[in-house]
Amino acid sequence: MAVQLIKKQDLRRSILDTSRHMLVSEGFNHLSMRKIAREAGCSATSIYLYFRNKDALLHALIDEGFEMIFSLIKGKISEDNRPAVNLEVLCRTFIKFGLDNPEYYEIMFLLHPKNMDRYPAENFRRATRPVSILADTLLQGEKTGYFTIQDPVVEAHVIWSSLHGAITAILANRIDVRINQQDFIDSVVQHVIRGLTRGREKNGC
Amino acid sequence: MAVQLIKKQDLRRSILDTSRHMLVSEGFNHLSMRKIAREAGCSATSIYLYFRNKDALLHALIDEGFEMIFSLIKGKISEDNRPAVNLEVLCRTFIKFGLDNPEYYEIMFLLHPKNMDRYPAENFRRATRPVSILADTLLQGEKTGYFTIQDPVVEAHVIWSSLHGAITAILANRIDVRINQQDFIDSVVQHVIRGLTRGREKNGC
DNA sequence: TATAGTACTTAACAGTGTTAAGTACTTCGT
DNA sequence: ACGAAGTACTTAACACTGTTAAGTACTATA
Repeated sequence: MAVQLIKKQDLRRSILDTSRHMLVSEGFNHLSMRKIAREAGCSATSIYLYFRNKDALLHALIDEGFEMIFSLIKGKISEDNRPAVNLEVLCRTFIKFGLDNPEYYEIMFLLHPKNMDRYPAENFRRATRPVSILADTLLQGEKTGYFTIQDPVVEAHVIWSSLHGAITAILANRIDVRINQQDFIDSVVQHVIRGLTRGREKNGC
Repeated sequence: MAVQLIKKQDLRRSILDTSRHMLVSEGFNHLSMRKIAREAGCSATSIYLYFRNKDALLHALIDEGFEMIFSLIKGKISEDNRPAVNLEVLCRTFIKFGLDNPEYYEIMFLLHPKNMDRYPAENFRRATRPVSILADTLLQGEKTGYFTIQDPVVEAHVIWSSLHGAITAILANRIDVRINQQDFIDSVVQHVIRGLTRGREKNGC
């Protein structure tokens, strides 16, 4: 009985591992239940024993992605840093995550939610942790006088969406070929920071 | 013969009209060749007489979208306006277009190009006109001393991608429910403009 | 009137997600 | 020890998808 349960979870894990591997190596739109099954060594319908449907399997992968980005961020920001430093680290970490993990980024942020099952509420809360950390950072910067902010939550979403736009533009190859990618990224980050520190940097006043 | 040619183009137009209508009313991912054919009154394979494949048909619709947004922009900006006015108009027009035409926006900016046939070079040039106009506006603002810009082309892409991020965030319902949509949009636009006018507005210097 | 070309259709292929039904096998209660 | 129940899986099937090959009327031309 105990052995059975372990074996059961073995197939589940195998399906998840295969899916993750295939997602990264072949891309989201080559991810099919039958292909996963073939690779995982079971029939396509067996997947449904462990995941309600394809979306549920995808949600599990999306979860992994959010766990990745959360631990990346957590490992890089620090209460000891000045808010402006944490802000820049947040921006660059997010961008780097997107560019390093385009397939994860796609399922996490590019899949049209309208076409998918609703992302479970509990997972959703986890998914929004990074933007909460960003809002906290902004609030702290505002309190300590580094930033000029009206509403940290709104501002955090503005910044987050701006970074998202930059990442997708790069991933989709929509940046003019004349533009150096690093220059573009630096410009985006600079733009974000400028928007918060207006009139606060040394300008001879 | 002349009559035939007209009739021929009639079916092509009917397919295109049906596709556009179905795209807007049912969404991109409910757009199938068989459904279009059924609605247009022909067989699915007849579509292939006028469009190389589904992507080519989609490209035609995407083209329409870029024509729409281009004429929207052209109708709203003016050489007589101050660059800052044109900039804000550009931003708000683009955002409004995205929110008013989510299905067009999806096929124009959200479809992963990797999964599609290459967008024809000539069309691509037309598609990039809005961002060129934006770059021109920035350059003009820089020349006349309104903006502080390093590279107008880079800056235009930064702004464009930032707006894109904002639009997709709204369309994908990724904006926190506590945030008022108009507040968010205003914040985004303000953020864009701030990034260009740093140290130039009246600040008591 | 036969030929060539136009404008279309039907049938089929290979793939998709998903469900219903069936099959071994294992464990449990009597 | 034996039938019942439950587990872990599979096969077959449905209703779709984009796309191609082959076939069918019809029409204009030589």
